Amino acid sequence: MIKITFPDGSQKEFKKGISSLEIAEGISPRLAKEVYSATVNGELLDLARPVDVDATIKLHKWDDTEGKHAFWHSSSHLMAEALEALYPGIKFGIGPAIENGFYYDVDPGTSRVITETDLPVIENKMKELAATNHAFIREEISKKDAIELFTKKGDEYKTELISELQDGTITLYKSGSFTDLCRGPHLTSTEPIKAIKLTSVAGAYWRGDEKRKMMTRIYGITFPKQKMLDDYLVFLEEAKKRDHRRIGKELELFTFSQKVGMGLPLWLPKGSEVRQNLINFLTALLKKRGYKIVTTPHIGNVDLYKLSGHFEKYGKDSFQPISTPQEGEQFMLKPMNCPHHCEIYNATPHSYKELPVRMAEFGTVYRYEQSGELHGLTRVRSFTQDDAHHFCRPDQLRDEFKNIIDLILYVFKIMNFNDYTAQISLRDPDNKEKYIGSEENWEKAERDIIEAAGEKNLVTNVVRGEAAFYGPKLDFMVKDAIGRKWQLGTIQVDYNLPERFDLTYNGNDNQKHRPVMIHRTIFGSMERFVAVLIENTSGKFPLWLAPDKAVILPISDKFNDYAAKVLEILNNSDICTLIDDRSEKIGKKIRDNELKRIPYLLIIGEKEAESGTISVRKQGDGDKGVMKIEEFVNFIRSEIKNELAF
RNA sequence: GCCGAUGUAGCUCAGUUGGCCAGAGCAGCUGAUUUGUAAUCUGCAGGUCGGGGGUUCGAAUCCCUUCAUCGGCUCCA
Repeated sequence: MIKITFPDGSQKEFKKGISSLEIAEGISPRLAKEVYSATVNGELLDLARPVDVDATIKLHKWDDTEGKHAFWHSSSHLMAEALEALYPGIKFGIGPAIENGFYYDVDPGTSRVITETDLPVIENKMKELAATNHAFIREEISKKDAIELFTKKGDEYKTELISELQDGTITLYKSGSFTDLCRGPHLTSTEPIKAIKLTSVAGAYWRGDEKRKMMTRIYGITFPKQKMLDDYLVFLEEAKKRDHRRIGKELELFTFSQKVGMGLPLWLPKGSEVRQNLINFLTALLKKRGYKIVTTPHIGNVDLYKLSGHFEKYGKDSFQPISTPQEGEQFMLKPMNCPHHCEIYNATPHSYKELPVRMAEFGTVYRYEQSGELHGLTRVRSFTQDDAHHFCRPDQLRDEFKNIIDLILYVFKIMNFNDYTAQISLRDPDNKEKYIGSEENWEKAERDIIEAAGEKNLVTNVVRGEAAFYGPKLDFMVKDAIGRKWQLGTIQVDYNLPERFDLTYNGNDNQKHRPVMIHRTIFGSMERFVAVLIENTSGKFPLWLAPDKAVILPISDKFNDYAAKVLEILNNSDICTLIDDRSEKIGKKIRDNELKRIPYLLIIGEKEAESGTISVRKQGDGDKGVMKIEEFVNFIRSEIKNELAF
C-alpha cells in the first residue's frame, strides 16, 4: 500500500500502482469526469500514470491552468490528427497549449496553403475524430528509435527537435492514427472535448527564427461544454467593442493618416485633452517626489549615439540619420532620451550630498518599428515617453528602486489597473556576450532588483534572457481588451551609460565616484497608456480625465438662453461643458450623448429655468435628481478630488 | 521585413456565376416639429468601389503590381 496526501492535508492509503484517475474515482465518479491531469510529488502527469510510492497529489480540473493545458494540449493533437487526415504528408512543428487555447505550427508542403476558409472543414474533422473517443496513449522510446520513426515519416521538424533531447527522456503520444513527439501530459481520451473552434491562421517562423522557414500556425480553442465556447465567443465580440482603435475613432480621440505616415499618431482635440490631463497629473506627482523637469531636442548628433552604444546596436533599424549642409555632419531623430539626460547631468558638477538627481521629461522619441508590427496606439513609430532618469549613489539604489515601485503602484491604483503583472528580466546566462557592462555590476544590479521587489512584496515572475543590453529591469504589464499584455511601467538599472558618459559625483572623500543610473517610465508612453486606458474603461474615462465633463441638453429651443447661461457658468468654473441645442427630442439627445460617454448630462426645461437649477443625469447610471448650478460645480470638484485621493 | 486575410460614402456594411446611371442604415446638410430622461418626420447631398496596369464588347467583381489595414511571426533601446 502507498500513502497519498491531498492538498488539504488529508491522507488515504491506496494500492501500489494505482492511477490518479482511479484515485479520483475513489473520491467521486463525478470528480473523475472533471479531472484532466495531476501533479504527483511535484511532477505534472497524465491521469493514467501509475503511482508507485507515497505521494502528495493534486488533481487538476478545468479551473486550474494545468487542467486547461492538458485539455488544450490534447486538443492540439486532435487538430494535428485531423490535419494529417485532410492533408496527407503534412509536417508538424510544435503544438502547445497557450493562455487561451492552443496552436499547431505545420508545414502543409509546397503549393498547399491553409487559409481561414479551410478552418471549418478541419473543425468538423476534429469533431468527427473526437466523437470516436479514442485514448491518448503514452509510450517511452529511445532516441534512436524516435529519430528513425520520424525520419521514416519524413518529418524533419520533429527529428530536429528529437536530436536536441536527451536519450531516455523521450516520449510519444498516440491518439487514433496520429503519433506525436510529446512530453505530455494529456487527457485520458478525446471524450471531454465537446466544443471546438479554430480561431485563426497565421504565419510563424520555425523556432522563432526569421531566417528559417515560415510555418503555418493554426490557432484554436476547445471547451468541455458548448455553452462555455458560446460564452467565450460572446466575450470576444464584447472585447472587440472595447478596441481602442475603434473607440478612438468613435470618440474622436486620435487618428492616423497615410499621408503623414504609418505609425505616426495624430492626437485630435479630445484625445489631446485626455493626454494633457494625464501629463498634468503626473507632473504634479513628480514635483512632489523631487523630480526636476527637463526639456531636450528631438534630434541628437550621431556621435552621441555612438558614444552611448545605441547606434551600434540599433542604428541600422532606426530612422536613418539626417544629413546637414555641413559635410559629414549627421543627426538622428532621438530614439530615447537617456543620452540627452546624461549630458544634462554632466552640465553641472555633483556632490554626493545632492544625489539622487531625478530628471524627468515627457520626451517624444522615434523608432522605426517594422511595418507589420504597428498596432493602433500601442505600437507606433513616434511616441512620448513619461521618461525619467535617477542618478544615484550605489547605496541609494535600493531605496530609489523601491520608491519608483511605490509610484507606479500608486498611479496604477488611481487608474484602477488591478490586473497587472510584474516581470523581472535578467540576463540570459548562456549568452552573456550579448550584454555590455561588467560581470560584477550585472550581478549587483540583478540582486538589487530582486531584493527591492521582494521588500515591496511585489509578486513577480523572473525571466532570464529578457534584460536590456545595458542592464536588468522590472516591467509592469497591463492587459488590453482581449488579454494581450502590454508593457507600461518599467524600471531599469544601468551601470553602462554612466561609464560611457563618464558621469561622476564628488564623494565625501573628495574623490570622483560613478553614479548608478535608473531608467524608468510609469505610463510607458502616453500613446500606449491611453490605449490601455481606453480598453480598460471602454472609453468611459474617470471624470478627472474626461475631455468634456458635462453636456447641457435643453428640452426645447425655448430654453436655449438659460442653457447658454448655465454653460457659461460651468465653463468659467473650469468644468469643460458642451451644449446640444439641436431641435431634437430629449430622448434622442440623451442617447447620442450617452454614446459619447460624456460623464454628466444636464437636462434643462421649464422647471429648471424657473428655479435656476439643472437636472443631472450620470452617464450609464440614469437620473440623479435636480441640483442648483453652484451645487453641481462643487459636486464635480469633490468628485474629481475623490478620484485622485488615495 | 515575413505568412495569411481584407480594402465599396465620414462610420457600419449590401452588391448573386463580370452586364443597364453602384445601394442601405447611421452621421452631415434642408425644412417641419418644440419635445421631460437611450433613436420624430421630410427632402437633399456624399463614392474615379485603396492606387496603377492588364484581360474583356463590357470590371467593384477576373489577373498582375503597388499602398494601406487586420490577425500572427520576428523585433521591441
